[in-house]
Amino acid sequence: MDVSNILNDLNEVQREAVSAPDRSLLVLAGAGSGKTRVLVHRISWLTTVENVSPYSILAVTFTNKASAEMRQRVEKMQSQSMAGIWVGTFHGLAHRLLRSHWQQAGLVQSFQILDSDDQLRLVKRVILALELDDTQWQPKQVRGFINACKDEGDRPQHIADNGDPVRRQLVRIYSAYEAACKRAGVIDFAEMLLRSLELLRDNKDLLAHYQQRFRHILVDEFQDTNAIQYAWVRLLVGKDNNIFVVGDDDQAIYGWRGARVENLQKFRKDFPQTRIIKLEQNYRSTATILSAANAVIGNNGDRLGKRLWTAGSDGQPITYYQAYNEFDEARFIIDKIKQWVSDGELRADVAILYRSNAQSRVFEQTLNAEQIPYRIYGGLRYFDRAEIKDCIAYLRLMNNVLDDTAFERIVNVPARGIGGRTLEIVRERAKTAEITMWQAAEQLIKEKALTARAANALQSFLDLMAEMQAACIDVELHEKVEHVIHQSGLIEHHEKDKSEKSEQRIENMEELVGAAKNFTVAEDEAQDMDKITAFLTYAVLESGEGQAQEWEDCVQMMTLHSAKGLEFKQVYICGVEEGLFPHQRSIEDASRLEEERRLCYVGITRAREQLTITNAEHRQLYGRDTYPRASRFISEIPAELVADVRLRTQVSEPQYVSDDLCENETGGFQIGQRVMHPKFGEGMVLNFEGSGAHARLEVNFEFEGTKWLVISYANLSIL
DNA sequence: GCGACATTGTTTTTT
DNA sequence: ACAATGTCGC
Repeated sequence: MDVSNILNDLNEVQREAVSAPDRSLLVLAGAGSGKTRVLVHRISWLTTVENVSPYSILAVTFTNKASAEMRQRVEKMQSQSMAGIWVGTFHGLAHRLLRSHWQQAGLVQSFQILDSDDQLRLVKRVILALELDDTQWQPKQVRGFINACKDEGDRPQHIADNGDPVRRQLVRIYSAYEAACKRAGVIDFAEMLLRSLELLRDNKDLLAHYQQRFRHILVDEFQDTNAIQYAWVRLLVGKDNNIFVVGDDDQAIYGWRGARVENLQKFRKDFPQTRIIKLEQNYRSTATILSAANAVIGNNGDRLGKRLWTAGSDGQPITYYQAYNEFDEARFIIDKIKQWVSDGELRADVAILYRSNAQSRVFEQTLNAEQIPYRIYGGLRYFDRAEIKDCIAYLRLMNNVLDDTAFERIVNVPARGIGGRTLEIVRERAKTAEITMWQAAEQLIKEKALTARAANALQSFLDLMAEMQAACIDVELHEKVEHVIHQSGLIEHHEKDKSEKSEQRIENMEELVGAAKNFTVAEDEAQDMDKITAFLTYAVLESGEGQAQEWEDCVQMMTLHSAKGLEFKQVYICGVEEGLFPHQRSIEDASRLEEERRLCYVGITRAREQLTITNAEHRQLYGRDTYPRASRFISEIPAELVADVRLRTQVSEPQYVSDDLCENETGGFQIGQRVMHPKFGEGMVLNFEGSGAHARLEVNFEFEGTKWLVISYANLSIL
């Protein structure tokens, strides 16, 4: 057996991980330490050296992108066929189990998946159907509650309200939502995971079957697993199987959506014989960048403990620039990028990272003005576009007329005279008779319980759906789509309004025909689904790339979160200010603050050659002026690693600063100055008004917001 | 049923 | 500030 190509290009520690005989292995893989490589080589090792059949391997990731990459790299490395191996996302795999065993899972065969937008609409309808006020019971919050329950594995009947009326009501809505999902034959994302966990847990024979099959389970990004995903893995591993998990507690940045870093610790406890291997050698960044990353993350407590190192050189110091405001910040960064490009480097090697999406605007404007091509990650994805979702809703309703979410979405799109009043009556009937909208519509028409006009409009909609169903029997998938976009009137609907947007929308819809034409069902899934179901699932589960523009050498812009897993020669982290990064909403809470710090660590470790950090002294946020302080993260980077660039570019701070006025009339207070108030604490002078005894100052206090104070009364001291 | 105004929220994102 | 909803009047 030629083992050399599996172990050759690995370092000592990686080799140890790849070839470990242990049943339970935890690989703590620091940023840029070759974690995917270890996973891929491990799979190769299992199949070629240990003669494990690919059929008994299960490899789980979080994103479709990661699983596609893993599959690709495994196949590339492998001489033998990898047929039979399960590589996929938690949701993808859970979905597969549910399709195969829909009956045991208590589902209908044609069940469909609600994305979070569909889910929100449904939650809202349920709230209204219970005759609750949707301003008091905000759909988004209720959805959050439901998802949080499901992420913890709690069904409505399990939740104790402890006499709390709010909680009781929430559980009631949760319960009604579940009933609505059941009637419509749909499940949401969290339900997929929970339902598949329950499926395995409650069907011993099924569990035994899969436990026997998946002798080797590998999990990527383990720090991102939630309670259900952890339980799912644990259940499948059982007593006898082999488990290999890779994760990095320092890169756990998704706590806010249910991920539990503690699962790494829990794993150690639940599998006491676990061997822990730390990958600490970094192949990505310069020593300077790694020192900064280590220093910053060192401020977090409760780490499993890792220290990145490199055999490479120090490289350039970290650049730090404190800008006057966000425009100056953008100007500075873009000047540097221009320099970089004129040195013959690629724009695609440059990334601008920010904490929140709103920050991209100034950069976009400046880049546009400079005619520098850029690409923003994380925009609206193809299958998330409204016009595409409309088409999909038609397809879904044709597939299953009971699908209320689909029904509600398109019953009057394009407008066909079915107004709010009519729908209200239909909803009312659906609610009281505990049936779906479709069934309610049929009943009401039959009973002549509607005005002639409403009944006609509704009937013609039902007829239209029936016609479309008839036209689509035994027809290729792409022809179905073709039928839908034309027969439904969606194309005409958009043709009527002659804006550029609607042209784009029509193009998008026509693209859907192409997407359907190219769509193929994976071999091993074909037995569980017909093609249309597979396509509809694909549309929800893999909604495509955001902003997939034609490839060009572009500057990359994205949030720090979406930068995870990527790397760039040149990285700019901007807006590194208290209140923005760390975000205001995370500042108060120690554990959320630590998550922000990990996010900072993630950002720093994206850089291969050079890292630049900027902040602004003045920034407009939500239409208000703010004067944030530099982020604590900046001071956590050792000063000797940083070159502080204080040369300002031309933009100067607002014209209203006329120094002489400030000096003379404000008793020594200057705009921009930090002051201390005995009651309100620290703040910054924003503005002034009047003179003498009546002179007033506007001060932005850290915790109290902006206030106008009369100087002669307010006991302000200059800091 | 559609267009004009008001109201509202505004971290991060995948599935 | 601003975009994205929701409400109201025709």
